Order: sequence, then structure tokens, then C-alpha cells
Amino acid sequence: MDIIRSTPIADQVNEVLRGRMRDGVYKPGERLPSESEFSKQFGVSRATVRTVLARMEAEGLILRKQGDGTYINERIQDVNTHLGGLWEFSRLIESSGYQPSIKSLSVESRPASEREANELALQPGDPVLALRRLFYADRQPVILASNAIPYRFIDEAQGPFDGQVRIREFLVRYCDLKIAYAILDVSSALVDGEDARLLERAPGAMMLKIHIIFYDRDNQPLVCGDSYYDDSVLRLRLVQTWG
Amino acid sequence: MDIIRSTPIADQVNEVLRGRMRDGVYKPGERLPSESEFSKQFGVSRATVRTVLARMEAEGLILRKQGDGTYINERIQDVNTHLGGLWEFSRLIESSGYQPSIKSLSVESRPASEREANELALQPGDPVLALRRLFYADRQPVILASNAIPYRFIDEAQGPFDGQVRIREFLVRYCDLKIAYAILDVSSALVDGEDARLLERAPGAMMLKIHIIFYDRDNQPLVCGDSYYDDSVLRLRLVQTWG
DNA sequence: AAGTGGTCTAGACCACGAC
DNA sequence: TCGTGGTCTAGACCACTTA
Repeated sequence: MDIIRSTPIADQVNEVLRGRMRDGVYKPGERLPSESEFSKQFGVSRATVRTVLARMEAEGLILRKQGDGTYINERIQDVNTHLGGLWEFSRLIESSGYQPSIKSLSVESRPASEREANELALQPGDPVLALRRLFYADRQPVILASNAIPYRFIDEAQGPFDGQVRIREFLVRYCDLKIAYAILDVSSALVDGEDARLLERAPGAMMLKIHIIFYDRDNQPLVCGDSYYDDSVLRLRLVQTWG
Repeated sequence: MDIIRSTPIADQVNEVLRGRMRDGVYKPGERLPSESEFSKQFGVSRATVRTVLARMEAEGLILRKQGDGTYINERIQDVNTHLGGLWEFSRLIESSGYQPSIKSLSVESRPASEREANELALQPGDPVLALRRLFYADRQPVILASNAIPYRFIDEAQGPFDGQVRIREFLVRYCDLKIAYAILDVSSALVDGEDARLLERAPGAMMLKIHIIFYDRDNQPLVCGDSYYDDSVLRLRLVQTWG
């Protein structure tokens, strides 16, 4: 591997190891080289190797056993996601084996609802940019997402808005903002009327509803939104690990 | 603080800091002492302090800002859970402000269904211990959980079985097994008949369904199960963070 | 006994934010 | 400029598994 300064060494090692796992250099269920072996191989300290392995362990990709070794978790290989899957819809659709695409239904500026104002720390009636988007798995609509962003965040010089872009990228490109964390509420819900029609489901169909608010490092709310998620097509599969 | 060997220093520091947050020594939104300050204060290396803070950051409890400082995230204080909330039902109910209790509906040995056999790496018909439990928030039933454990895991000398115990503790006490990770599928579902009656909901009520399989470090499946979760009473609120 | 991951230290340098 | 968190190193010792 070529070590380049400027991007953290740990990230580079991370990429190389994930690449080797993808390419089958290390096979599912197999035992990996030891930490000191990696340390020699990459010319980095064992501590650095360990931060990389800790990250992979937290995602369930590997299993480490004291006194024994580190093994690739063959059950996580294909599909499964981290919590991120709950909202990184494109990646989720992709990992379920479909071709993801986004259709922008509407991009408009309007006054914030009371709930939006409350969640985004605005006054009711302050302008927000409202995005309404439909996510497709291959040709089938599977997720209907509605988001609101305080209009004052938006640098209009960057326009026109591309409604097909992911929220995270949207915030970077048009607002120069970075998400630090999100709070999600998961519930079940019925879809009706226009929503059902867009999702090509019968009125009264059961779906998962995900309400989400994104915040930045300064604890400023950036975006809020509701998504309806067709769990008859997409599986919502999560991994939970412990120390 | 009294430093005791035998439990890791990082865990002890962790406990002390969480205690101070609970007790209001550090208040929501407030800036914490610097890493080197903690390092001096506890007489441990900065690296140790950092592993503790990293853990808290991953749970969304604190926000760290380079060049500035570390702040307590006031939005996470009260209720919110980590992914663990999806299945550590007692803790979830508690954090929603209710008194949790568990009623054991049935504890029986029976042959594994085809699906169970598949998920637990058994032959169909191999015996499993089937637990059926109802979780209450105060006096209201909110979660109906059905789990199956391969019977060969169970050390009968430890019996009789206590159906009111949590799965994690059950595995430790009766099977000497430790959970390493779990894979969950979240979907929406209707409850009917007996299930609806137990949950005191009308037949055809909408609920969240959580299917889960637990594994140990050797990637051996330990338990599988289905849970119905009344999201009209309990909120399922998750936190997602990024590096 | 040898090798593995788990914990911890002391110290270095860097990037960034506030003053 | 100074203090903060972010990254990395080299080395030590321990606990555990396997042979």
C-alpha cells in the first residue's frame, strides 16, 4: 500500500483491509493475520491497527477472540447495514441488491409548520426549503421522503437545487454544513391517498415510518423529515454489537 | 475516585464520568474539562481518557470539537437509547419513564420449527426451549416476545427456569453463554387473535415487529425470536453518530 | 510455552478554534 | 499565540487460548 500523509493512516489501512475482504484475499470465516503482523506489514504501530480493527468489530465485520485471533464474520458479508441504513436510503437499496435511483417530486420554499419550527429551532412561518423525493429500487418505488431545511442555511449562489442528491451531500454543497448525528423515531404507519399512489400501494397499506432530525457538532438542528418505507420490498436489517 | 485494578481503568473512568453527568456535576450543554485535565485528575494517560470519551461520543452523549472542547449533548440526556433499545426491552421501557415488568406466559420444550432449525443451525425437530413473555410498562402490556433456544445449550442443574429474567441473563445463568452480537429485522405487522388479546389491542392493530437472532463470539446462533412492539405507547428512538 | 488480543503509558506532532 | 482535540508511535505488561 502507498501511505499518503494528509488522509489519516488509520483510514488508509481501513480501506486496504476492506478492499482485501471484498476481493476475497481474506475469505468469510477465515482467520486474519495477527495485529503485530499487520503492524509490520503496513509499517504502522499496533495501536493504529487496533483502532481500525475496533471500527470493524463495532460494525460486526469481524470477531476478535483473546488468546486466539481475529475472524471475518461470514454472516455480515452481503447485505447488512449499520444503523446508517435507516436513512442512507440509496446505500440501503443498493445493499439489498437493487439499483437505486431518486426522483425529485418537488423542491419549494414555504413557511415552516409548527412542528418543523419546533424541531428546527425556528419561528413558525420562517421559510424552509421543502424537498419531497421518491426512492426507487430498480423500477419500483420503495421510499417516500419529505425533508425540510431552514432557508437561511442555503447559499443561493450554489443553485439550482438538485433534488436527486442525497441529504448529506445537499447540506455540504448548498449549505456548507456537516451532519454530526441524528435522532430517529421508528414506527409503523398506514399510507393513504397521494402517498399510497406514489408508492404504488393500495390505500391503507402498512409501512414503516421513520422520523429523523439531523444535527451538527454545534447541536444546531439542520434538517427534519418523515420517510415512509415499504418493508414488503426492502428489508430493514440491523447489526448490534457489544464490547 | 478509587482506582481498583482488575476492572479496566477505562471502565472505571467511564463510570465516574457518567455518574458526574447524572448527578449534575457537569450540566447539559456545558463544556467538560480538557482531556489533559482529566488525565491529570484521574492519574491516567490521555489515551485512556480518549477511549472513554470516544465511547461516549459514539453514543451521542458528548460532542467534541477540535480546537475548542468537549460538550455534553443536552438532547440525549433523558430518554434516548442506542440500538440496544431495540431489544433490551426492560431498559427501553424504563427509559420511556415507565416501570417495566415481565410476565412469563409459557416456558416449554418443543421441537424446532423449520425456520427455527434453519436460524439456529439445528435439524428440524431438534428440541428447543420456547419462551413466551409479555412486557409491561406500568400496568399496560406493550411488548410480546417469543424466543427459542436450542435445548442442548441448557444446563438443567441450574433450573427451574425463571421466565421473568432477561434473555442475556438467562443465557449466562442457564447456558453459560455470552452474546457477542445480534442481527435484527424490523418491519410493520398486524396483530390478531390471541396476540392482540394479550396486548390488549383491537384485532388488526398495527405494530412494529422485530425479528432477532443472537450469536456468540464463535458465530454460533444462540437464540432467535419475534417480538411485537406497541409503538402507540413506546417510542422507538435511536441515535446515529458519525466519526 | 508461545502467540494472540486487551490494556495502559508517556510522549510527540498536527490541525483547528478562540482570543 | 495558546489551548484544544486528532493522530500516531514504541514499548510494556496482562489474560487468554492453543498446543
